Amino acid sequence: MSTRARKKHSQAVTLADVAQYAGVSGITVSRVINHPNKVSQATRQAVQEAIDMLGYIPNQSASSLASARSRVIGVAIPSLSNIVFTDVLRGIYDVAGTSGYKVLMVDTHYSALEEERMVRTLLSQSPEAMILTGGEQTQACERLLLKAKIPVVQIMDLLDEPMDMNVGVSHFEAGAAVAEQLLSAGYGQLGFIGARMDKRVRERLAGFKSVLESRGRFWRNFVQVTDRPSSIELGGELFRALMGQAGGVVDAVFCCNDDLALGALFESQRMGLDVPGDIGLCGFNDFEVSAFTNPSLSSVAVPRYQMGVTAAEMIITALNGGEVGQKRRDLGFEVALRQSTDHL
Amino acid sequence: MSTRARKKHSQAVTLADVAQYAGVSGITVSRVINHPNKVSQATRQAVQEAIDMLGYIPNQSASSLASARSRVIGVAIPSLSNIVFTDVLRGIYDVAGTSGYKVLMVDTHYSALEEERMVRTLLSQSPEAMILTGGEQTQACERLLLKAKIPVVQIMDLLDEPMDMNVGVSHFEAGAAVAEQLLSAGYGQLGFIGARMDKRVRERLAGFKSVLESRGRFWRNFVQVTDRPSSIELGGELFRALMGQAGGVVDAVFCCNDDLALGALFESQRMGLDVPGDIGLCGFNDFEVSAFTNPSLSSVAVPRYQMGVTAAEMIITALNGGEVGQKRRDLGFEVALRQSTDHL
DNA sequence: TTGTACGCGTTATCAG
DNA sequence: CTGATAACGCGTACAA
Repeated sequence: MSTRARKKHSQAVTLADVAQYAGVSGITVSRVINHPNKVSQATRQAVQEAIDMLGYIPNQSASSLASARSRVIGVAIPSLSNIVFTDVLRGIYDVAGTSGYKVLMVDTHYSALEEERMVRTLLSQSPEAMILTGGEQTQACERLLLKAKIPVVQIMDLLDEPMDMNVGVSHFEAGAAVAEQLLSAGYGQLGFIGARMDKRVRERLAGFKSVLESRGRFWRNFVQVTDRPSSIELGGELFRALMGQAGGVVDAVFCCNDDLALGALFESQRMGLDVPGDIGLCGFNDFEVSAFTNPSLSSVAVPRYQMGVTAAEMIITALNGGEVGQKRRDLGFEVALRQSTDHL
Repeated sequence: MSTRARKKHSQAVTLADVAQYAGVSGITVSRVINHPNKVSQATRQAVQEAIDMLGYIPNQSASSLASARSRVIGVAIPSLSNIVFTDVLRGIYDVAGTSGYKVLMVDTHYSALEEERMVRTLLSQSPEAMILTGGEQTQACERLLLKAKIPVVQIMDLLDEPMDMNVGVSHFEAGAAVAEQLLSAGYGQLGFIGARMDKRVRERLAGFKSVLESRGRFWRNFVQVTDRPSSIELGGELFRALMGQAGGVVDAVFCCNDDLALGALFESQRMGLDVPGDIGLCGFNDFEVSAFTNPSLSSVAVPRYQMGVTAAEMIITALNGGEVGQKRRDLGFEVALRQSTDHL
C-alpha cells in the first residue's frame, strides 16, 4: 500500500534513464529541459518524447546541489489565520509562480525566536531570496541572513534601517491620519482599542496619539489595549470596557483592526448606541465586509496584495541582475470614510 | 581557481568544514545532527561547538539526494484568499512543523489542470507525502501520484473512491441538513444562492434539493447560482436577484457560503426586510463574524483546522510505518442555528 | 551541436 | 563508537 511506501533509490526515472532511452547523453537531456534552444530541433524532440514516455520528473535536490540554484523563495509570516498576511502571500505566490519560483512559507506565530528557528530551516533549503515580515528579527537571525548573501525583503512596515530591501506602509502615519479624519469629522473625544499589540499596532497607536497630544486631546483612559489575539468577539469586549470606563465622554473609537471594529460595531448595536450618531467607529485593514455592514465601516485600506507582488518583483529583478531601483518602497494607505464616521 | 573566484559553490560552510574544525570525519558530524545518541558525549560536544562556531547550516538538497528523505509534505489548495483553506493549512502546518516536516504549498486557483502542473512541481521536490483538495484531479495527475508511491490525503470532501487516504465531510448531507432545519424552523418556500460552483457547492445544492424534492417543495426558479468567485457583494446581488424573481414567495434562503450569506443579510437590511421574520437566512462555513452580526447568522460549521490536523497526523503516522486506521474519515459538521432562522 | 569527466554536500554501507 | 568509500542525480567546464 502506498500508505506504507518507503522510497528507495531505485524507483524513480532519472535523467540517465531518459538519456539512454533517447540514445543521447545525460547532459543533452539536461539541456533540453533547461536550455532548449541549445539543442537541435531533432534531438530535442526525441528527448522530449523520451521524457513523456518515461514520465520523467527532474529531481530538484540534485539540480540544486549541482547548480547552486534552488528556485526557491523563502517567506516568513506571523500567522496564517490573518487575512492580512494571506493576501500578501497571494501576491508573492502569483508573481513567484509565473516566474518559475517555488515559495517555501513558514508561520512564525508572531515570535521572533520562532522566526529565527524558521529562517534556519528555510536557509537549509538554499533559498535564493527571502521575504520577512516586519523589522523585529533577532540579531542572530539577521546575522544568518547576512551570511547567506541573498536578497532579503522586509514587508508590511516601513523600516528606518532595512536589512536589504523593504516594502511597506507607515503605520504611524496611518494612525495619525485616522485621528485627523475623526477630528475633521467633528468628533472630539477619541478612544482607541487594540489587541495583539505587535509593532505595527503600536505604531498606529503612536501616530494616533501624537496627533491628539499635539491638540491636547489625548487621555490615557480612552485607550483599551490587550496582547491577546485579536478577534471580533474581543472587539466587542474591549468596546464595552472602554464605554464602561469612558462612556458618555468618548464619541469616536479607532479600532486597531477591522476584527475589533466589527466587534465594536455589532456590540454598539446591541447596546442601543447609534453609529455614527452616538459614537463614531473606524477600523484598519479594510476587510471586504466592512464596506457592506449597516452602517458601513470606515477603515484604512492598505495595498496588501500589491505589497506581496512588489516584494516578489523586486526579488526577481535582483536575482536577474537587474536594477531594483528604490530599495525601500512606501506603498501608502487610504482612509476609506464610510457611514460609521459620517457625523456631520 | 584563477582570477575569477568561483562564486557559486564556495561560500557556505559545509559538513566537511565542521568535520575538519572538530577534528573528526564528516560522517560523524552527520551523526551528531541526525543520530546524536550514536555518538559519544565528548565528540558530540566538540562537534556541536564547531557547528555553532562556524554557523553551519546543513544543505537539505544534499541530504535529500543522499538519503532519499526530503522531510517535505506537498500541499495543493484551490485558493489562498479563502479562509476555509487557510484554516486547513494552519492545521497542516502546526502538525507538520512539530514533527520536523516542511510544507511546500501551492495554489491551484481552482483548476485541475493547474493542479496537475503544480503537482509536477511538487513531485520534483521529492515530497514524502502529498495533500490535495477534493477529488477532481486529472487522470494524468492521479497517475503521477500513483507512480510516486507516496501517501496521499485528499481533504475537504468525503470521496467515494479516494486515491489513498481521505479526510472530509459530506457536503451533500450538510446541504440536506440545512433544508431539514429550515423546514422544521417553519419556513416552507426555500431558495438557494450559490457562487463559485465547485464540486462541494454543487453537492450542498444537491443535498438541499433532494430533501425539498422528496417533499415536493423544490422549484427551479428559487435557485440563483453563478460560477463567478464568491464575495459579500455578490451575495447581495444574488439575493436581490432571487427576491426579484421569487420575492414574496421565498421565505428562507440557503446561501452556499458565509460570504454570500453576509451579503444577503446586509442587503436584506437595506431592502427593509426583516430577518428572520420576512426571510430566513442560513450560510455555510460558520465564519467568526456570523455569530456576531445582528441578527446573528445561522451557518454550517465544519472542523477545518481539525481537518488539516487529521490529514497531517495520518501522514506522519503512515511515514513512520504506523497503523493509520480508517483511511477515510468523516469529520462531520454542525448546523449552528442562530437568530437569522429563528422564525417560530 | 553534443559529449566526457568531475564535483556539488550529504548519507548508507560496511569495516575496524 | 568512528571512519573510508561509494553512491545520490544533475549541471558546469571544457573538449570534440
